[in-house]
Amino acid sequence: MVRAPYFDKNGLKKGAWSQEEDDKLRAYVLRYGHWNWRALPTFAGLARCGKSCRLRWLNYLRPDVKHGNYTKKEDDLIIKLHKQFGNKWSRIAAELPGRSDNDIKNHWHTHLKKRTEKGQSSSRLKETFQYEVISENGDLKVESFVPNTSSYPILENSPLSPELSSSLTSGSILVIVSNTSTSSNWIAEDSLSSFGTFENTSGDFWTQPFVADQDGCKLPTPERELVSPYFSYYDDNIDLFYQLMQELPGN
DNA sequence: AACCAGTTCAACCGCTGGTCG
DNA sequence: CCGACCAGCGGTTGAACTGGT
Repeated sequence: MVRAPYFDKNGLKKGAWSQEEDDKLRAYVLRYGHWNWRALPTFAGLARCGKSCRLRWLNYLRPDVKHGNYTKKEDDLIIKLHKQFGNKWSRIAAELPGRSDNDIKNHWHTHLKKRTEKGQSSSRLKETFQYEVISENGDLKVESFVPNTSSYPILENSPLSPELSSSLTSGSILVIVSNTSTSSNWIAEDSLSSFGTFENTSGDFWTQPFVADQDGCKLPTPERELVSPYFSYYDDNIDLFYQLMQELPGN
């Protein structure tokens, strides 16, 4: 996913870094530090410009740098800081140890920006919900629903569980779930599309906790308890859908 | 299987501000 | 004060990857 290596007219190498180059740069900086980025490549035996070396070190080779697997807490913090500072990525990165400004910038544009642009759809559900069901013969039916437990969170892009999908009346489509207290309907689009695509999603989604990542990064119990209930975990959300289905007409 | 469009992210580029002679 | 040099920052690019048809 990177540019192919090539040499520019000055004989400087550009594009993707090789393992050998990484090793040279890492070894040099760890041993001597980056006293002068411009001069560093010459001393480190690299055919790169200092700028490129600096970027590679800061974004990739630094010992404490983390990649991917952003936690919910980090996402929320980035969103909050972006509201506060705008596109000041280095300022935002300063609040997230181990994250480079470039990484945060990419993460913002590929994940978080869309999330915030979807409106404040992460706002909590109130106590009453409304949904529309289109039956096989095309009839539209509007129903209300009051969950046993108030304020369940639903995350964006949460595919519905197999249990929920299968418990729908054959041929019927759940179109909208709206918050009748605030007149906002906010599950609509994502949930609808999720209905159609659920079969294609991996079963891992339902068995893997949201906080789990490849590094086995799981929040310890005390920290989990501090997380806002409105940014809860998928397994919590499933309960709401189970309950929704229990209370749908015909069940 | 092949193609296409959308997504992701490492790396590049140009600009800005700080420092020094 | 001014110009040169440098590090750092943020926007953009482009190739690999992914998912849909």
